[in-house]
Amino acid sequence: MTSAGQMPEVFAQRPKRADARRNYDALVAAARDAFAENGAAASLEDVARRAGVGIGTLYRNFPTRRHLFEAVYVEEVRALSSSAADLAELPPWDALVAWLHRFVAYVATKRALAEQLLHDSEIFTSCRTEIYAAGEPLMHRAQSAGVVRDDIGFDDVVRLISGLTMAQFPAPEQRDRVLGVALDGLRASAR
Amino acid sequence: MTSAGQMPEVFAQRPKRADARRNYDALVAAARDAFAENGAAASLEDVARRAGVGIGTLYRNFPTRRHLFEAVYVEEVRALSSSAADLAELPPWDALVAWLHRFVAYVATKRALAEQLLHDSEIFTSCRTEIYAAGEPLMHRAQSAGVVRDDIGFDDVVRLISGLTMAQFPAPEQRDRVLGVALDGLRASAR
DNA sequence: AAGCTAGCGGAGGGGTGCCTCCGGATGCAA
DNA sequence: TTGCATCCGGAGGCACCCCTCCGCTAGCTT
Repeated sequence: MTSAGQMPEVFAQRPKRADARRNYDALVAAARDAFAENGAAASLEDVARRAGVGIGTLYRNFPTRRHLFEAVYVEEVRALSSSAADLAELPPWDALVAWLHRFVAYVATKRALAEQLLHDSEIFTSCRTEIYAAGEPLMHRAQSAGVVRDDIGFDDVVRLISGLTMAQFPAPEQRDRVLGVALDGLRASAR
Repeated sequence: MTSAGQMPEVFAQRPKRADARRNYDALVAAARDAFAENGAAASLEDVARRAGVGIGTLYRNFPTRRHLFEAVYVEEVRALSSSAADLAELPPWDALVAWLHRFVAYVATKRALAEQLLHDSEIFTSCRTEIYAAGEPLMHRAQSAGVVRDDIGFDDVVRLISGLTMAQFPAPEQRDRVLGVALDGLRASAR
């Protein structure tokens, strides 16, 4: 749903003047890095510094730390959900697995972010909707094809898989192996 | 292994005078609560306040925030690992499952804590050893009995399961259902 | 080209938490 | 009971971060 259209207008809008837009984008990018590096408590002054922008500019665009969170988060979600489109022609099981792999890669960096938004955020809710809209059809297709057990919902899958991303894996191969075990649990043939 | 013996002496030792020991224990308890409530960034002054103790006392016992982390963490680990003993007479699969359930309950509260200790901590390493010593035999027993697939290690299981605990579950039943799916992935019958 | 206005930067006041330091209190041994 | 070594508490200096405010800069329009 909603290709690249509009998100709910709850959060800061991208400004119109060229320089302002440049700064806005630089801030979001800097914030993404800073949060990934130092967690959600990263200093906003540091974010402004990374973006090569005055602290005042940061606060004009994002009056609140949360506004920044949301801007970063929304951008990530959009990238993920729009990536479900090009999986349509794969076989059901493979499509689901491929998307879940992307999902894992996506959530891995967003730990701290999600933690902050979990509570009482409209943005978070609507992003979850967007992700579900992208992934749930893949899951249902796989269930209809009889390759995924149907005593569970997409919600269960999201939690099972997203948990994986929280753990720190020393080597990506191990992450994939563990993901494989989890996926075996999903298969209709299991049990 | 090691009933209630000694941990490596890396961290603060319990003091000897009666009042001092009282304060030490109050501080660890207060820290556990504060960290659970406000995350790992909880104010140390707040911890001291909860413990009914001066800030100076806190710093005398735990020169560093990390020392406090470790003290809390070690206590939790010890409780978990010693709980593996009374599962010995259950059938292999049931014993493993039961212990993993405890494991989930245990890690659930320790998110923020573990995050801090993940990097370069000797304590963390030795705690991991202790947990493995408790859980790995259960796993091997189940593998020998042919009820758990043997193309994976205990390490994989820990990560699969501990990931689950990071996600926030609205209802405990869902957590159990998802845990069930993960466990199905472990079964030798799967695939 | 010129003017208007959106946008910029960063100084600075306020607040909070970290940690040290030392005079006073108190458990414990004799 | 007495004396001393241990331990206590919290004031205070320091560092860092938050956020506002306003004089200046520079896009955009005509």
